[in-house]
Amino acid sequence: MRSDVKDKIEKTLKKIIKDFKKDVDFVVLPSEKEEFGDFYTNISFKLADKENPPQKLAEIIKQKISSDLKGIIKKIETKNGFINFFIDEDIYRENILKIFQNGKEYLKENIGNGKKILIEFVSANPTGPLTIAHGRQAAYGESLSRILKFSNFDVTKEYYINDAGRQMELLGESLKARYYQLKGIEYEIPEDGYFGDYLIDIAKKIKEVKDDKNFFIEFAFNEILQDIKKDLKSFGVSFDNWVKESEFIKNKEVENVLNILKNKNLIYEKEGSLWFKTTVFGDDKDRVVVKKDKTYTYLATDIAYHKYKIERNFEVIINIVGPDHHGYIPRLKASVTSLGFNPNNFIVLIVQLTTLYRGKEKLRMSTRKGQFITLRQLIDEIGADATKFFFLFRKIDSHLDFDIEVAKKQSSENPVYYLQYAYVRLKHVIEFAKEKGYEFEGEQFQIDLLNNEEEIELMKRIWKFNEIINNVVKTYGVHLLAEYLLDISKLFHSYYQKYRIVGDEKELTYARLVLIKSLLVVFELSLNLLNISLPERM
RNA sequence: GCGCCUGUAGCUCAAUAGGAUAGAGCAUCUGCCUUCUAAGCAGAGGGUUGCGCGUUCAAGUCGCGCCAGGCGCACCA
Repeated sequence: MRSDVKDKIEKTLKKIIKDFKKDVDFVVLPSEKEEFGDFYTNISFKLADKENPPQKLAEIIKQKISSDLKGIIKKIETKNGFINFFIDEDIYRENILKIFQNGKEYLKENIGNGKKILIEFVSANPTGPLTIAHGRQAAYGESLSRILKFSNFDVTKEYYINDAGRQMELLGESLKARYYQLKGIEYEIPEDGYFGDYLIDIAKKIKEVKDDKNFFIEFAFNEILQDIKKDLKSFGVSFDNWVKESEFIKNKEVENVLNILKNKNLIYEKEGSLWFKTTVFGDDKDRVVVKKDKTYTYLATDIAYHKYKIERNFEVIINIVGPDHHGYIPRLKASVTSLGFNPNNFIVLIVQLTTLYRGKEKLRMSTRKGQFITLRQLIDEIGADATKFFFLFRKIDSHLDFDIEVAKKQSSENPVYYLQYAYVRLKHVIEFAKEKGYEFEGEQFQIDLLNNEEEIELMKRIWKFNEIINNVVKTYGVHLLAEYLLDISKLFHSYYQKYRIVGDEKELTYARLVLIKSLLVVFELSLNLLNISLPERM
């Protein structure tokens, strides 16, 4: 496996670094260019001083290590002070043979060691349909969860429902207004209420108004939540838990946690309200938890929610949020820290906004005013896979521009189809081979017949898979996997065009089929991790 | 005013802990279907990485200062 080889190089270098009586940090990284081999290290730069320039040290180090890495490294070269390692190609061949034999299990690496992680994401308020911003968070959160799970983290996906407070009342009032308006009775939507047309559709579903002051709230809430769940489902996103804010009020957990903080001297009264001393933990100012009217702020219930997260013994708590919640992070950090959780294991990932365009027109979004393109509309217009891929192959920090016109027009040129097409071709080649009588049972494969430039390049890329997954886990950069797959697709399409896989030479055909089959494993797995579907044909 | 994010090819974006000559796709131009799917392939052009200083053997990447855009800065959620 790739990471094993890298480890070996690192260990060997660490061993010889002792001879230099200097403790320095160095890296072993994949080379960017063919001529620099598969890995390079900058160790000689780190060890260099006036008497010993990097070029000289590189030579010395090279002499010291070459015998240690026999069987793995074909040759070592020094250039400009760097040391470049060229992997023995048999390593690649062995790798694809293992994948061919064991499938995706062979690609699994135990990075997480069963560590319990909670990932809370989307958590859109049940006051309207999911927007494109939620879509990006949903696509990202789902894929990240899948990758972490594959790497042996014990992942729990959670959605927090804000079903308490003033926003819900406004929602109820807005629905009530729409209901009476439909009856021809004049009734105004509150000024800061919800003006979206979706409430008209929901109002139409009301057959009978029950005599309950919460009737409209509950009706709207249930309808909207149901829609949210439906949209997520058609987007391939699922959750293990749905946690309701209102529960923490009902079961007195908010009261309870505020008492705990009171006992820690972190709560005080001022101007008729209760304040949480978040400044103790680095926030700009203290925050209100109980308002003058004696109701809780959002923060109060959120502290209770995070206590609930901590109680379930998660080692790492990840919150995926939009940039509008950025100012809120110090408060949350203060909350978990005050409850005894290590703030370094509390990770807030901010997914930047997507700006929608229709041609040149920039679309401004506002849930309350009812002006927005919903995730549903986007899925209907562009397709779930294409929409997801648009989100996934950019890193979350980028503020991305999404032109609906372009996405629609180019739907068949969207990169996602390029990947899927490669997958379909791979599958088809294997089917075709079977029709021609190529069965895999009991064969001895001469995989050293895989020796042209393209084949070695493809095998190298397959060998790189683990490194990509490692990087995704380390940086939470799901886009790295999407890019990897795009890259490998390109190589495959090119290879497919240039060489005949199922040909007349039996041994060569078998060797190539091993390559194709291992590629298929990588594709199936990667597309699954990205939550993109595997078409049968295109 | 303060905080976070962003600024890279005409457009949309990459570039692992700072590494060697900054890469893809789209768009543009030129070629390729009698053989495993042309939603494909081969080739070409396209750059002062917003600007300036600094740190370093080495800066798109780190630090400081500007400029531009996005999002926040509630007893809303």
